[in-house]
Amino acid sequence: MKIATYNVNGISSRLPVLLRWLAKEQPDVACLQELKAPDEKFPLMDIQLAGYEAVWIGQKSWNGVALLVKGYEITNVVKGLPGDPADEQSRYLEATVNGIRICCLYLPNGNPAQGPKFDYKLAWFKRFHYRAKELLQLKLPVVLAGDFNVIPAEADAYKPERWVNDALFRPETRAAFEALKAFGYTDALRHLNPDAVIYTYWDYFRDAYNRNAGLRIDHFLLNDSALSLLQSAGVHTQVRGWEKTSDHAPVWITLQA
DNA sequence: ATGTCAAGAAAATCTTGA
Repeated sequence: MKIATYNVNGISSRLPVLLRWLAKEQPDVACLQELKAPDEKFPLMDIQLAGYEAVWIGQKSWNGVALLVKGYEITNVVKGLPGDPADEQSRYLEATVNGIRICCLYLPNGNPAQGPKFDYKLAWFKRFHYRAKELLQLKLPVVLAGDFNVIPAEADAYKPERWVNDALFRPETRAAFEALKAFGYTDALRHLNPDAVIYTYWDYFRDAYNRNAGLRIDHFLLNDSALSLLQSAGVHTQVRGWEKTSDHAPVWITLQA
């Protein structure tokens, strides 16, 4: 079973790239982030013609996440990260697919660090910690997938010294990511490739992709049950080089399931 | 600091967020 996560950076403007990627790679599950479109603008017809069913939560202009699934039922859907009914940002979806609990998340960027946006990021992380712990009580494989907006370590940035004061790399942010690992979640890509240079995002500025000036900020975190099923993982790097593409590339894992 | 994208407001460029 192949599960992918892809920050599409606007599903309307990236639809051709999304459909091209789905046709080429045929993931069983695709977690999408940054739809940047309200619910009613979700291109369900095109997604279904590509062979997928979907659940999504949209939002005008910003955020928005979706779960695309081919060939399996989507059950027990949770829309929105539990814990704050006042939070109106569409950043979180959960569902069970083929017996696996899959969370699609778009963590807040948080810049500029120090300020209300950074506070929101840390508060969101705290709520996510609570939910991630709850999920460990389920007797299911759990996969946390998405754009975490976290550079976990120096090895995950082309020039880490440039990011020391950025919300993606601040000590508070890295500590919050480390806390998830301490609860019992494993960073799948780093687990299988301890020493590799792996990037999932390249800035549109200054020809970053062609210089491979990237960051690793899209992640798969697996509980022990999911980790025992893990077969392989990677990044569809070439998609970042396509015309009218997102600034992120799709990331994928395969599970023996 | 640099300078790329796309959407929205509003009416051609400017602002915003990433």
